[in-house]
Amino acid sequence: MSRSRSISDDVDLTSLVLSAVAEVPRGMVCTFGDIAEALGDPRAARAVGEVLATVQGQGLNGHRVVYSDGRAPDAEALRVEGLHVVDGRVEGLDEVRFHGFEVRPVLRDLQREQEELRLQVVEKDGMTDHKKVTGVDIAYLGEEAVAAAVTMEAGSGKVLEEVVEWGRVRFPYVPGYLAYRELPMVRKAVRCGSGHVHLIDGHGRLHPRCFGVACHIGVSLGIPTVGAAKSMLIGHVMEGGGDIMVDGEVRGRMVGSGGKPTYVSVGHRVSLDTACHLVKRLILRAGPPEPLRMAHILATEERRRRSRA
DNA sequence: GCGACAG
DNA sequence: ATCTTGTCGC
Repeated sequence: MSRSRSISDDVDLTSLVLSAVAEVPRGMVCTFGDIAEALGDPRAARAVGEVLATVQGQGLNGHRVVYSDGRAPDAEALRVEGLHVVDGRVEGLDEVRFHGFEVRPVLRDLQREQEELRLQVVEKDGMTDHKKVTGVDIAYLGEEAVAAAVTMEAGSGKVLEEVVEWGRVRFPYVPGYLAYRELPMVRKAVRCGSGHVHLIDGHGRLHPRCFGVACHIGVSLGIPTVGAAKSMLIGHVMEGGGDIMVDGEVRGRMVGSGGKPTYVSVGHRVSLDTACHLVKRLILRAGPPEPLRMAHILATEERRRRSRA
């Protein structure tokens, strides 16, 4: 059972955001998008804001990061540094905008890694133990996270094993890079040597680079995985059978009628048909398939217990 | 300006 | 994902 690791497994994006922000000199500013771009992907702009919002006021240069229209979260702090701020907006933004970031564009590297690893995805059914199914989910409490893995007997629905693992997460949620946030925690909770299917709370091949978190977990841990997400990231659902198309190609399928559909896509070593049959069979009540529902409850309950301790 | 953005 | 009160519905 391969448990391959790569250098990108434990990227501390939170620290990289802060070091990028620290590069902005006194008297200058940049936008949330500028930081994101410096880190390699403008789609991380919201994550930059999230990081700054949670660590504000620790001697950083967070006040030097503004919105793209010049609005400043902390206008007074910028005025002190000699900037012209009118109505909460930085005047002549482009003249005082910092461009010389030297931080590593780590998201570009991760993107390249996804493009390489996607070649290892196996989209066909293989030698799989269909007697068991595991659902994996994670709950968060600030930088702390708890991963839960619930293994059920496929036929009876009997719970065979429950695993809970705590850890620290230093990679904010960025659309398209969920695996880099969750993989370190999943590694802790998923036991090795299991050849049965693992249901993952997120997409597999239904991803901009065809390598969502379900694929990443499957390839990294060498286990069969299925992506089972609650909402879409990319693609369009076809009127008829619920096939989800991207670039004229079937990349996933909407399963479970009603208001709470599950968007299924191949993770690793399972065909889309088999994945959909499995998920359909495991949806007992409306909503997520049973193992995922139970993993979610377990993780959420575990978090609640810690937050009250 | 509007829509989109897994968890 | 998390923040959060009462409330509408089967």
